Amino acid sequence: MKIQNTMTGNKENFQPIHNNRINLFVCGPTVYDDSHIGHARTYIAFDVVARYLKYKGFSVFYLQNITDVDDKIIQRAAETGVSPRSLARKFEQRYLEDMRALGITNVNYYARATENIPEIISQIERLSELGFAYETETGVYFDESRFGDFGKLSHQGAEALEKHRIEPDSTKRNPGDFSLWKKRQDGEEVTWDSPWGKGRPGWHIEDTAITENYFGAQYDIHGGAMDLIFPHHEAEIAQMEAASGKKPLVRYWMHTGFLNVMNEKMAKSLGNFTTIRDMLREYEADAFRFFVLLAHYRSPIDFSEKALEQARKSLERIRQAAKIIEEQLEKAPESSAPEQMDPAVALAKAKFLESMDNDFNTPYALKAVFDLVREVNRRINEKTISQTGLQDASEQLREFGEILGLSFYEVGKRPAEKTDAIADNLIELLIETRQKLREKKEWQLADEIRAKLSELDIVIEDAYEGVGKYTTKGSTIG
RNA sequence: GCCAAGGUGGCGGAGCGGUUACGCGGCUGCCUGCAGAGCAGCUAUACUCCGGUUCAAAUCCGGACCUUGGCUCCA
Repeated sequence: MKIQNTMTGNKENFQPIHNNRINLFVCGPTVYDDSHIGHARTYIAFDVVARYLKYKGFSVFYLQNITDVDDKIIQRAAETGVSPRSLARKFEQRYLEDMRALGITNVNYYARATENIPEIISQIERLSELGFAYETETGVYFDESRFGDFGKLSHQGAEALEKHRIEPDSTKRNPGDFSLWKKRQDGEEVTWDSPWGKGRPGWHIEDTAITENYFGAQYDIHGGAMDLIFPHHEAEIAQMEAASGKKPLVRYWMHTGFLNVMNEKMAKSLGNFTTIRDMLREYEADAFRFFVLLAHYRSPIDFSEKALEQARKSLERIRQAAKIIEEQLEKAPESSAPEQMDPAVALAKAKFLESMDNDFNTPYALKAVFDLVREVNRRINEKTISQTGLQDASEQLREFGEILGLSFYEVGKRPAEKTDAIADNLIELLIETRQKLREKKEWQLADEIRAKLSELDIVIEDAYEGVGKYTTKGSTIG
C-alpha cells in the first residue's frame, strides 16, 4: 500500500509502527456551529480510509478530538446568551448526528479537549521544564526558535514565517510563537486551575495531549484538511516532538483538498457554506458520498447542483445493475458448486484493490466498478453469464459498497421527502384508473393523465412491474 | 513576497513516458402501444503556452502565464 505523505511530498510504502495495529488521528470539529459540507468531504474521505484499512485486515484505532473549549465557542455563547459548555454540548450532539446521517461510522472514539486537561497541563509543564515554553502575563507560549524543525511540514523556513497577517500578542518573544495556555481574562467563566493560574488551553495543545494519551508520543497516520497544515499541524509536531524528544510524531500526514463553491473555498468566514443538514434535505447522503469519492481525496472539488446530480445518476447506474443482477439470480436456481471466481469479477476486484492500494484512489476504483457493471450487463443481455458469475458479481458489488460506505443494494431515500397520505391515495387512484384505460388501449386519455401529472412533478414510468408506483421529480424513491 | 495544490474532450474527473480511463451529456440500436426509465454500441480537433530531453511526452526537464489555498480563526 502506498500513501502520499505531506511531510515528504512523496508516495510512500505504508508500514505501520506496530505490525497490524494502526493508530489514526483526524482533527475533529470545534463545536460552536453546525458543520458544513466541506467538513463532510474530509470526514467521508477518512471514513473510507478507515474502512479500507480494516478491510485489509488492520486493526484500526480511529481517534478524533472534539474541540469544546475555544475562543469562538466563548464568543458564540456570549452572543446567544447560553453557557459555553451547553453550546459546545449542543453542537457536539448535532455533529455526531450529522456524521451518522452521512454514514461515517468508523471513528472509534471522540475525545473532548475538556476531558484531557490534566494531560494538557502535563505536556505544557514538560515543555517548560525542557525550555521550549515560557510564561508571560497573558499566557504560556511555545518558543519556536528553540525548535529547529519548525516549518518542516509546510516546507517553510524560519524567515518565511516572519510574515504575519494577524497582529501577534505583544508579550510573545517571536511572532511565530504560539499559545499553549491562555490565562484568564476578566470575567471569563471557562477556566481550569493550572501552575500558571486560572486559564484554558491554547488551540494546538489539546490534540497532542489527546494523541499522547491514547496513542503515545508517536503514531501512524494523522489526517486533516489542507488548511490545517499550517499552523496547526506544524504546532502539533513542535509540541510533541519537543516534549518527547522522539521523531517523527506521525509517520504519514494525509491532507484532503478543499470543497469549493464556484472555485472558492467553502468557509464560515466567507459565508458561502452549506451545512450538512441543509445539504441532506436536498440530496441523499450516498449521492453526496459518491460525489466526494468521484475525485481523489487530495484534489479540490467544486460543489454544485449539477455535480451532485451527475454523481447521483452515476450511483444509480451501479444500483440499477445490482438490481438487475438480483432479479436474474431469483429467476434461476441456486448454483451449488462455487468453482473459480468469474474472471470479470476477479479482474474488477484486482483493479479495485490496486487502485485503493495506490493512495486510496477512489475514482479509479470506481472505474473498476463501472467496468464490471458494463460487462455483467452485456453478458446478461447476451445470456452468456453463468449463475455463479451472477453470484460472484453480486457479492463483489456488495463488498465494494461496504468498503466505500455506499449502499448499492438499497433504493436511495431523500430525507426531506414529505409524505401526505391523502395526496398519496389520490395519486394511486389516478394511476389505477389510468392503468385500466391502458388495458383497454385508451392510449390518448392514458397519455393525457401521464402528461398532466408530469406537469405536477409526478412522474409515472410504465414498466412490466411497478405499476402503481410513481416518483416526484428529482427523487429516487420508487 | 514565501510555501502549497491545480490548469485534461460539452461537463465532472482519472492517468503522469508508448495501449479505450471511467461517469454525465449527445447520437444510434434493443426494449416499449407511445413516452420515459433501463441496457448495449458509438461519439469527442482533450491534455494552458513556449522551449528542451527521447525512437516516443498530458506524462520527464527548463521557462512563462493563469486559478485556488496557506502565511498564526479555518475540515
